[in-house]
Order: sequence, then structure tokens, then C-alpha cells
Amino acid sequence: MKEVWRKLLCKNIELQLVGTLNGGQSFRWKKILKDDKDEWVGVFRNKLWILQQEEDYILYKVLGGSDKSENSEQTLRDYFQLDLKLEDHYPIWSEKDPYFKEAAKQFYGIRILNQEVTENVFSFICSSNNNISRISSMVEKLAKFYGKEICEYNNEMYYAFPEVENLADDSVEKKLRDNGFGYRAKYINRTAQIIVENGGKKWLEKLRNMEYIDSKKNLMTLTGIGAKVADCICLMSLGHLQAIPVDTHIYQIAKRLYMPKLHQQKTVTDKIYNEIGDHFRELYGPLAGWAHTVLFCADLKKFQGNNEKEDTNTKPKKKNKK
DNA sequence: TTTTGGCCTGACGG
DNA sequence: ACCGTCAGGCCAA
Repeated sequence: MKEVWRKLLCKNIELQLVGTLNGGQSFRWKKILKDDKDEWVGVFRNKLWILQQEEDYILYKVLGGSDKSENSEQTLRDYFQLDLKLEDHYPIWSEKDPYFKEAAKQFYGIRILNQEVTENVFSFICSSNNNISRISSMVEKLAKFYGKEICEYNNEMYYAFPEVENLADDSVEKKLRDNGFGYRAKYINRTAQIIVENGGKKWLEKLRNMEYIDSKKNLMTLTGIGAKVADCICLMSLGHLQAIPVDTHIYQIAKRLYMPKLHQQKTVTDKIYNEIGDHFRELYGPLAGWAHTVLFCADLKKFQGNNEKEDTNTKPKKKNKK
């Protein structure tokens, strides 16, 4: 069953894989080197996807699916929301904001992924007070413990993200706590139970058709979901592209560049949180969440200091201990 | 309404 | 070796 590469026409200014898949939106993608090429390997919509970035197109393979009737190109286009043309929007955002314009030079082709809401909810409950590498390992554990096997690739097994029902069992909290989830174990288990009581995945999907603010309020009734996590979910899996998740990065950026009056402000109160969001919504308009993500990526990369070579403008990190 | 600690864990620097 | 701090917050008081 040798799968062949398929081609999705798409210029790299419309989609930059590294910035989009490695920018803290999804925690399930990783870059591997295979046959001397960079491949992005990740799971979504219950399948394993392998992607390669070329100049004017994306090469892709889908593994672990049985029905051939499905239109995988359409699934991919939907995941990356390719109908929205960045070519139309980057110039507008650049005109409104010189800092955006500067960030956009390196961070072109940054897309908001249209993620599955269940995965998004539980991934971002894991994200609180946490760092990306640990969040990733926690999400992998959720999939491995409670998700279905998809297939093996490159000597590794990949798993679908679990159904809510499987995270709602009473045994889940202890298992997760024993596996290093800390206080988030309870939030995950309890939130799964509440969602099931509310009607399961369907309840989550209904949030897409509500107004942004109502959708957010509903999410915040779940345990472990405050304003920031709710905004992440609104933006990344419910189509509310005006949502602005204000995390510490965005808070620092806002303070430094956009809202100097916050200079003395120590903590992010609800009021300040909303002011920051409103500021960016007024600046960028109805797709503010998308635009802000470009700023976020630029800031994130500065501190992460990239994985390999192309890391020129940050101080060298000595990391090769063994 | 706003502000403060406490919470799990692991990596890092002094 | 050991401690304080930080990492994409949330919650209860």
C-alpha cells in the first residue's frame, strides 16, 4: 500500500508550514527529516497527514484512512482555511500597523488552523501555566491513552485525538495525575463530564453558530477554561476570528508597543484583558485574531530560538549537553 | 469589581 | 546540590 505524494497548489506566501504548524496553535505536528527532506507529520480529522513545503505547492500524503471517496484536498484546504487569501489581507493589516508590516516580512503565510474543537478544548486546558514542549507531550499522552490507533509511520504509532466520552470516565483524573498532568488532570476529566452532560461534541459544535461573546461565555463555564483559553478555542476551532487570546506574550507586546499606559500595570485583570482585545479589534477589524497571531508568532520565535540553522538574530544557545 | 496566592511539573540559571 | 523563577492561566477567597 505505497501511498503516492499528491500536490496541492498553494504559494508559500499563502501558507508557510513552519510558522503555522510550529506556532503554538496545534501541539500535534512535528518536523522530521526523511529521505533528506523536511516533512511535517501530524494528526487531524482522524488521519495521519504528511506534508512537504515546496515553492508553489504543498506535497501531501494521507495515511490511515480506508475510504477513498473522501476528498482529501478539500479536507486540507478546509483545515488551512485556504479560501481566505492572505494576499488580500496582509497589505491591509500592514497599512494599519507598521509593527505588523515589519513582522510580516519574516512571518508571511501564517494561517489560523481550523482545528477540531474537542482537541482544541483539551489541548488548551493543558496549556495553562505551562510550556510548549510539555503541553505537546501531554496532548500526545491523551491521544495514546484514550485515542484510536491510526497507523504507524517512520517506526512510530500515531493516534487519533480521543472522543469526549473517553475522557469523561471517573478513572481519568487519577491516570492523568499519575502521568504528570498536575492540577490539570481534574480540569480535563471534569470538563469532559460537563460536555457529555450538555450533549457531547454536538454541544461544542453549536458554539460555532453563536455570537463570539456567547460562545466564549459558554466555554468559560467549563473547568480550567478562563478568558484566554476560551479565546483560543473561539479563534482556532469555532471560526470566531475576532477573538484575541491575551497571553503573557501578547500582554508584553501590547504594553511595549501599543498601549504604553499599561506600563506600570503588574497583572492582567479582566478589564485590562478586554481593553487589549478591543484595542487590536479596533486596529485590525473583524479578522483581528488572525492578524494578532502573526505578531504572536514573531514574538514567540524570538524567545524559542528556532530548532536549527536559520536562527541568526538571537543569541546562540548552548544546548548540546548530551 | 479587582487583586492575591496556590496549584503540578520540569527546565534553566545563578 | 540547591533554590528561585518561569513557562502561552485558572480558581477561590
